[in-house]
Amino acid sequence: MGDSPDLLPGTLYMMILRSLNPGPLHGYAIAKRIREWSKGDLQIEDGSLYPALNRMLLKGWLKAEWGVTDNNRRARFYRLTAAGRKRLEAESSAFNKMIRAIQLVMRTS
Amino acid sequence: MGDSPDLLPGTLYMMILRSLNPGPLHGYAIAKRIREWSKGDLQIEDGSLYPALNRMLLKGWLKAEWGVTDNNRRARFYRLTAAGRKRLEAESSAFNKMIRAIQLVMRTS
DNA sequence: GACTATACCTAGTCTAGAAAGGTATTCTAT
DNA sequence: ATAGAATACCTTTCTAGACTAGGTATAGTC
Repeated sequence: MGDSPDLLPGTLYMMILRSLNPGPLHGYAIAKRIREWSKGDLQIEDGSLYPALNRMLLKGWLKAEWGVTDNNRRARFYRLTAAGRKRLEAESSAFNKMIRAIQLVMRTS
Repeated sequence: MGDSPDLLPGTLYMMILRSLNPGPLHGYAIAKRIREWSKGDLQIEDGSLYPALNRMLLKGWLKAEWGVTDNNRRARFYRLTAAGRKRLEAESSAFNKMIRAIQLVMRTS
């Protein structure tokens, strides 16, 4: 606790966008999906998630509407806008490029 | 400019530690080495570098001493401490693990 | 009726990267 | 000689964003 964060800062938007690519989800389900896809290695704190979702709404990457889950619970469903889909492409390619550059640094003798 | 940062936040310490692994360097040379190793893709701003170096000194990962470069210039040379070397190991393995988890998320259908 | 899991939210803290300013020196080219 | 580029360092201020720690509410189960 206190040393390294759970997440690599700057990758949360990208993963949220990715998780919504197949279709709308509510917030709680986004965190769950990312946790599952990462086999439990990535745990999104909800104190990180909801503020991030709100920033993403403001940026126009997502739209939200209230609805009801399979479990008959009230929940807010988020879906990608066209801008969000575009952003996902941009973020993932920038991320891949960045990772390759970092790995060059880390592996160069 | 505004949109994506030059660096993936949280990776600067790791790359500085890595750049010092072969032996001591001064600050300016650290930035240059990282830029070269990444083939120009990673540019460390000196407004990021020097504060980071000072934080790393406080954490005990580095020691510094003033000296003179090949060019006959006064410069501050940094070298890894034992704690710094240990930290480099820890950061890189955590980073690799994190990247693998993120890639799982980004590639899962 | 208690408990767990689900579902949402906010206020406050902290880290660290970036922008924008600054100083000084060495060497080269005109 | 002097102008400029490259080298080398530094600090202050801003900002984004992730985390902590609190909170509310409901559905279903034991």
